[in-house]
Amino acid sequence: MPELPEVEIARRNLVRWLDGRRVVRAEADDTRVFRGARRQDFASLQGRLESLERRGKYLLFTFEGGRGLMAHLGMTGRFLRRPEGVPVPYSRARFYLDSGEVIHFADSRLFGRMEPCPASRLYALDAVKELGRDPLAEGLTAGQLQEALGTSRQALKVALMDQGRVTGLGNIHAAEALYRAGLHPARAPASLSPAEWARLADAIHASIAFGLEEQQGDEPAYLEDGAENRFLVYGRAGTPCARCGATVESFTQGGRTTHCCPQCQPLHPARKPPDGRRKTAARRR
DNA sequence: GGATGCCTGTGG
DNA sequence: CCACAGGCATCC
Repeated sequence: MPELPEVEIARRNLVRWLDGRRVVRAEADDTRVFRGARRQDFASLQGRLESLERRGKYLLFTFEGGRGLMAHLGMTGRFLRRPEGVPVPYSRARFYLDSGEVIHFADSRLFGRMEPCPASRLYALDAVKELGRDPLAEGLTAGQLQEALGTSRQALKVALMDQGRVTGLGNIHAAEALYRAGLHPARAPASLSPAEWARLADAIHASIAFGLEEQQGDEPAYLEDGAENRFLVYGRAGTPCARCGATVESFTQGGRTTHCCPQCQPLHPARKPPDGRRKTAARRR
């Protein structure tokens, strides 16, 4: 389920865990995670980590000797550090460190993906080379955002989640950014004003910053049960919007559930600020 | 554009 | 029990 902030936290954790250490053994189980890739090459990922970059939701490892690894967490993937001998549920691949620790790639649903390849070819992988701008790694101005999304004929939220336009936003942070920007998820991208593009760019950075703050720490929090919902609209259908009190709606877009406040995110922006209360077609599930 | 499949876990 | 889950690919 991880989106850009969660993957970025995973990256920072991995960099810290591997700093000054060496991978003495790497092993990967025979699972769908490797798809068509050469799973046996995973074992050659040894020694020092030279760099670990993130593009969108992809992690790109470079180990000494020019060995590379592309990793994607899918919905339920995560990297965990444990002392050797501690069993990890759904561990699919492991790095054994000279410190006696083990870094596991655990993934219950197997939607995650790994592909070992020469480090020089990481950015040439199909999945990676087609990614759009990364708001955190590369920056994202209002103009760049408009350039990336403005030509889309999809609904605004669907376009935001198109990794080939802007990369890193998933269902939650797309919804959160649109709420922060006061833009309805079903708006047509071509209809946005310059001021709206600017608000959306700011909102994307704010949502990512919030996510980074929330997800800090060695143990990924996004899969823990019992965690309270800290998002502004995501998962809040049927409850009052914190800003205006209107009932948060949910509906389906592109096969995913979208949440928004019909009052704060008008589908048809008023020319002047609305002064009465409007009728909202709240759809609840 | 939309629907479906991939997997397993969890919550209503 | 069923519906749904923060992703992605593939099909029409």
